[in-house]
Amino acid sequence: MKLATWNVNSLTVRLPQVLDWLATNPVDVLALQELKLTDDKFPFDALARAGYLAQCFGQKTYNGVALLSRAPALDVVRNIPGFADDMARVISATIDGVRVIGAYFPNGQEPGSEKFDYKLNWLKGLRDWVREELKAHPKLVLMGDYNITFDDADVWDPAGLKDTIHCTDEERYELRALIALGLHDAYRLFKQADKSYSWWDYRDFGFRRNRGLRIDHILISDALKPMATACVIDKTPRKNERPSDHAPVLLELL
DNA sequence: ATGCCTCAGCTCCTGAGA
Repeated sequence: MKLATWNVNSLTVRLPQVLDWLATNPVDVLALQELKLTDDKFPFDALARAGYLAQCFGQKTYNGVALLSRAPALDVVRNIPGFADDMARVISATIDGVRVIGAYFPNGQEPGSEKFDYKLNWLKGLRDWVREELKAHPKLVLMGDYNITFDDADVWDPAGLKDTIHCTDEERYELRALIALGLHDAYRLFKQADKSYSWWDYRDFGFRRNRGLRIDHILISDALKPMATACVIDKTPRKNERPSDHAPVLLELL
């Protein structure tokens, strides 16, 4: 079974690239973030022609997430039960016996800001919910755009970006607290090249200079850990004309 | 350097992203 996550930064703009990518990488599940479109504009037909069913949770202008799958998605849930939120950030479903959660974590903008407080509250809400989900679904994947780096290895300039957004102790504490529920950073289960990132700023030739962050993650539960055989970041789409600023992350399970 | 790109929208500037 192959799963992937990709923040596409507008599905309207990126749909051709998503279809190309799926043709080359026929994963079983693809979680998308930052659709930036409403459900009525979601390209169900084009994806169906490519062999994918889709569950979407759209929103105008910002946010919006979806789960694409070859097999039917069961027990679909939108956002975090028990956490009131007017933004479309989370969609989950059971696919091929695996509970899959696709999420677009809040950006947080700047430490100390209102948006930062919202991010920390959101993270707490997610954690309280995922704790219960894990009890009900031992085989669980939580993947998406986390907007948090684990540590310096995920940051192109750790000294210069110390304590800035995505790199603060508060955010990293919440990420470790998620891990402590019984999850694993699938990417670090395998040998990876140094300076591996999943996002590069559009500005200042960020990608060309590999000035990036690893903020897109796939966390897998204890029960799935022994089944993981590979986890990679695919930088290929970042080389496209008009790319998303994020690259897809792929997980292979036995 | 409160900028640099990119995207959406009550679109020719602004807010947000990260």
